[in-house]
Amino acid sequence: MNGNNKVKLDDIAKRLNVSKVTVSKALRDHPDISHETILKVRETAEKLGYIPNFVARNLSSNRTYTIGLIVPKIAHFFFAPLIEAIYDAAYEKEYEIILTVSQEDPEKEKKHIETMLAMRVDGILISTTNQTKDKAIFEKVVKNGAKLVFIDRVFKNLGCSTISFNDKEGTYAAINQAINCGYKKLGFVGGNISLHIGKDRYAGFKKALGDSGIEIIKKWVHPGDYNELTGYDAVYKMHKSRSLPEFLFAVSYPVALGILKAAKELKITVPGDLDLISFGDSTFNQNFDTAISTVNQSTFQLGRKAVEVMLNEITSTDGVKEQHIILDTELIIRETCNKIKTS
Amino acid sequence: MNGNNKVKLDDIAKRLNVSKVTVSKALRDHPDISHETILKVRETAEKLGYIPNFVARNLSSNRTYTIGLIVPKIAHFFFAPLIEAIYDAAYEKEYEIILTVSQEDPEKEKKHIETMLAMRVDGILISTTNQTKDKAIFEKVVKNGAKLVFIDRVFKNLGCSTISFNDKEGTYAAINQAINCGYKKLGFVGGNISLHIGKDRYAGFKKALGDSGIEIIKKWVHPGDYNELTGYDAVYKMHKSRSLPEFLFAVSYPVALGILKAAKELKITVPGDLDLISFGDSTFNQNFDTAISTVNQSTFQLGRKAVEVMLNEITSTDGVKEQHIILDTELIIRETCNKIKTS
DNA sequence: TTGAAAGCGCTAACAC
DNA sequence: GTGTTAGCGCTTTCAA
Repeated sequence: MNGNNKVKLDDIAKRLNVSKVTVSKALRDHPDISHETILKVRETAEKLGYIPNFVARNLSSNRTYTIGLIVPKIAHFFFAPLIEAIYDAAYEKEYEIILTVSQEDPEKEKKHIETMLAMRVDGILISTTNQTKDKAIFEKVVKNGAKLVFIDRVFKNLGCSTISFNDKEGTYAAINQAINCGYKKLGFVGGNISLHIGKDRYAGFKKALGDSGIEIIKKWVHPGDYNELTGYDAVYKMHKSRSLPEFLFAVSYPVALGILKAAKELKITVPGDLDLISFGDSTFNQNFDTAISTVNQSTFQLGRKAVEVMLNEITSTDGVKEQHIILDTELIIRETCNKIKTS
Repeated sequence: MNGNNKVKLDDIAKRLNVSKVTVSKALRDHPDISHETILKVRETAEKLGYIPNFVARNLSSNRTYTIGLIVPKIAHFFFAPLIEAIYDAAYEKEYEIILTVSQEDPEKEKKHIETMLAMRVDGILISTTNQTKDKAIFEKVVKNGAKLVFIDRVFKNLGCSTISFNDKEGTYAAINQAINCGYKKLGFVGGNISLHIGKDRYAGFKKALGDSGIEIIKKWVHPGDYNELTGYDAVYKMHKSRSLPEFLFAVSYPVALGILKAAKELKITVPGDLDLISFGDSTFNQNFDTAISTVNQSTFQLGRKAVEVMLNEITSTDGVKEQHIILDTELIIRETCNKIKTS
């Protein structure tokens, strides 16, 4: 009884004195088959506890109804809800998601892509590591007939669709808010330029200062990673050299958390001594005593759109042109950086 | 160029004037094949950009090296790191994880199980919804030859292995801590009894009070869900009836968050007016101004163990006996419930 | 409306 | 060490 009594199409067919082709079609509601037969087939399939073999089905139909998803991290304020949004959207369309984590390691990322190709996913949704340089692997995906769509962390010049946020404009709005609060000493923490999101957010910072005629002071600009440590270290560094700005823009929510942590340890009050806005939000944010003001990204929207674009590419018979979709962000003012000077 | 030039075993075989069986074996480092041939095969496989077809491989070998994972939620303080731990452990063993979310919906859960069976996963790791009642589907899994292992939210009487935490003892320790702080008015919030984790945590609460001769007061016991709303509502309810206890045990971390949120709104200070310990931790916890003391569960350990047990069942040729593994929890005292009375 | 034949790309078993 | 044969369970023609 432990396992190998698997029912197959033929078993159902024999019971009903029809061919397995009929059964196969009936189970898939093929228009060929009469309603009556469909019902009979369904019934005995149910009775025998038939479970289709997708492996065999996929092999002969050369389709898997499966989308690969590669992210740098799972337990993460941004990626966790994004993953969930993608799962929900795919579920509605009856596609399976094959999720995989790169752990910010380009080698792993490459291996995962190859595995997914071997699994014959119909397409791959990817948010790259922050170190990914080798683009050859991405070309391989397309060459092998799978669709490739970049999300959030994006490469725009590979002929693939991309979906991302308006990083520059979002940051611009945040910095303007800070300027309107009367700050002249502004800093920027986190983000490397090898990723669009880092480059664009910094561009927004630069533009906002430029437009207000404020100079960028190097000692207040601390590029780096997108993690907590980056924020933490930056504050310690500036504190040590006794050169804290009035305001810091955190390139990501974890960076903001790191800033907060260091500030707490160094008895720097936020927003009193040091004010703060961060790109990216977390549901946990509202539980803090002083909730950070943030540039909000809708992971829900991104997830939906990602699946939509992917399915569009998968199902369209003639080649679709690549799309580059930019999602809006929203500046949410909470308990930091909220004192506008009305002068 | 868009896709259908896929290289297969035969293509490599022809180039080298060998049979495709040789190539197949060479690619899998089969001991049959000479080292020299293996090298040659590898080289031309690489050159031709060969990508194996796992679908075909799985069909003919009747194995997928794939483990299904079903959880109620992804973006969740407990499940997100657990999922990541499972992915990491599986990656090391060269197994793929097929993740799926039930969203606490038993119907979805059932559908996912059937899909996974159809995908011919080698086994399924599951943390059930908090509503799951119908056990027939679990029997179906075993009947179909897949292994089934329960994690955290567990059914113990189905002949399947389970891995869970010592919920009762963990709670017992927490309540004792509260009693040692001198509290006599103790409450319990969240958790339903249809889940072991709810039942067992409440049992720990009950036992600790019993052992100290303290009575359980009904108005301070608020069973329910494991989410934020449960904690939030409980506090509001007790506040309204002007009957707040001195101490509350939150059955989960989100419940604690809900308690905190309500307290903040009602100007009840924690831990001053109302003290608190929660089961389950979050990395965010340390970022709070008053970090909650918690009964800590190692999702890392659970994830590792889950994969270990599963692989053991999958790979053992003769049937393995079910195991019921209980993982230790750890009481971590932070900034709540930390004033022990030394009388 | 139904079915027979062929084959998806690979691996297992056995022969050479 | 290598190759031949058969077949995994299903779907896709195409003929009836």
